[in-house]
Amino acid sequence: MYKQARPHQKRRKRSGAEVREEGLAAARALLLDRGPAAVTLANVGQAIGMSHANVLHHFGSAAGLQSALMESMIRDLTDALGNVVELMKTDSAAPRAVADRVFDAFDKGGAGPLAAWIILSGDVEHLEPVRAAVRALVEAIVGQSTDEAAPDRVRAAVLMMAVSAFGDAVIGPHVRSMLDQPDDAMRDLIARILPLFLMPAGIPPAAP
Amino acid sequence: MYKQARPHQKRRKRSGAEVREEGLAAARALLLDRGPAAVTLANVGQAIGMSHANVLHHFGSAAGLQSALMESMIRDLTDALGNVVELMKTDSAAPRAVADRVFDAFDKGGAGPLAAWIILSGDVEHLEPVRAAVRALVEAIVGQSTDEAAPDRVRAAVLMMAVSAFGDAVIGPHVRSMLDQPDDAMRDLIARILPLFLMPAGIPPAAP
DNA sequence: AGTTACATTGACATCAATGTTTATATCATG
DNA sequence: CATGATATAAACATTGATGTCAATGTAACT
Repeated sequence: MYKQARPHQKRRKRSGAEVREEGLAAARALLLDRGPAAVTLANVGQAIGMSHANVLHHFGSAAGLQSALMESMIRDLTDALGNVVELMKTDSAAPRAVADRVFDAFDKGGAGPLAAWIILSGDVEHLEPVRAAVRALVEAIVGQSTDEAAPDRVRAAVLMMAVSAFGDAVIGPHVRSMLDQPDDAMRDLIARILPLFLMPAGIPPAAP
Repeated sequence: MYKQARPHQKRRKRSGAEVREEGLAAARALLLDRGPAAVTLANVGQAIGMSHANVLHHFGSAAGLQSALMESMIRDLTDALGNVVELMKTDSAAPRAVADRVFDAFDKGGAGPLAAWIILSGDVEHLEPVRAAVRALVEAIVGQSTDEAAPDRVRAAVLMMAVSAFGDAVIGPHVRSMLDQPDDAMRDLIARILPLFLMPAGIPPAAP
């Protein structure tokens, strides 16, 4: 039925956990460098020096690989947002420091493009862990405030930060280039706007 | 060499322009409903009732179809931004009206997901027409202002609006859901922040 | 009506990605 | 050292997307 395979030689054996780890790192690099279409079993296998059949063996299926990649990168994002919560528990949480960490959470590790990929492909269930992370962030900022009526404005502030940081990570470089703005323009703006949300008076309502 | 094809029946003939138009509309719907991977010759052909070979004939190649789709949708985006410029030329350009039109430019027609697709796939040259559009928007807003030193702050304001509107179009619905915010939360915030950019004093600098 | 231009299709070819099967290599453990 | 578990790879099969080709239908124009 099948031809007899000829003997293989000098192949090193990695544990399943190692393969998954290396495979996910390679898949992430492929996603960020060459786009979602480049995240294939064969490409990942070539990147870490093994056959695509073996990658398949360790991830179960191509969808399993993609799903594991999304999970892994979303975990990095929620971890990074958790770090912002830690920062908020210190005494001096300067607005720029908060903005920087939120923006880094979407920039570093490619969380911005990842989230865009998840949404475009329709696998939005992978975004679910982010819900708890942003809510924890709200709680942390509210905890820092002495203002009773703060929660409403804090939720708005977190919405603003998250949407801006995501947008900046994906389309920011292009729009900043179009407008001759420096690399940290969005971070700077958010850092300057943030205190306005947290003032008891809040931002002035829209004029009618 | 090839089998003799049996006679075809009752097929209606559309002009090349018509096919391209219908094909692009179908491709857009596929992109927005089912993601970039669903934009295939066969899917587009089925959607408009013709063979994939004919779709190929009218668009030259699969890449040609995708390229035409990007061009078409980017043109809609720049047209929509042009409408904002027109609005700015009227006497009363309320901040909320400006924000609404910019956000609609990214929401309607799916420009947000489209831009994300373009960036993820690396075909950023298709974003080029947007450069002129955002710069025209800057000029229009500067023209409305009597403030001499306005241009710097206006560019920052347009950056803020564009990045926010893009982010809101793509990830906005999900983040708003996580934070129990209404559908127009981002538009409202931007509309309220916008006047701060245009005041001669500008937004307070970040605290050290 | 005849001709011409081109829209349209079915059949075929090709390629890339996925998945299956079978066999072999490597390692840990007794 | 034998043995079991499993990591690994080659070969094969399958599917979907793209592209080519030859032939035919359709409409406009003379």
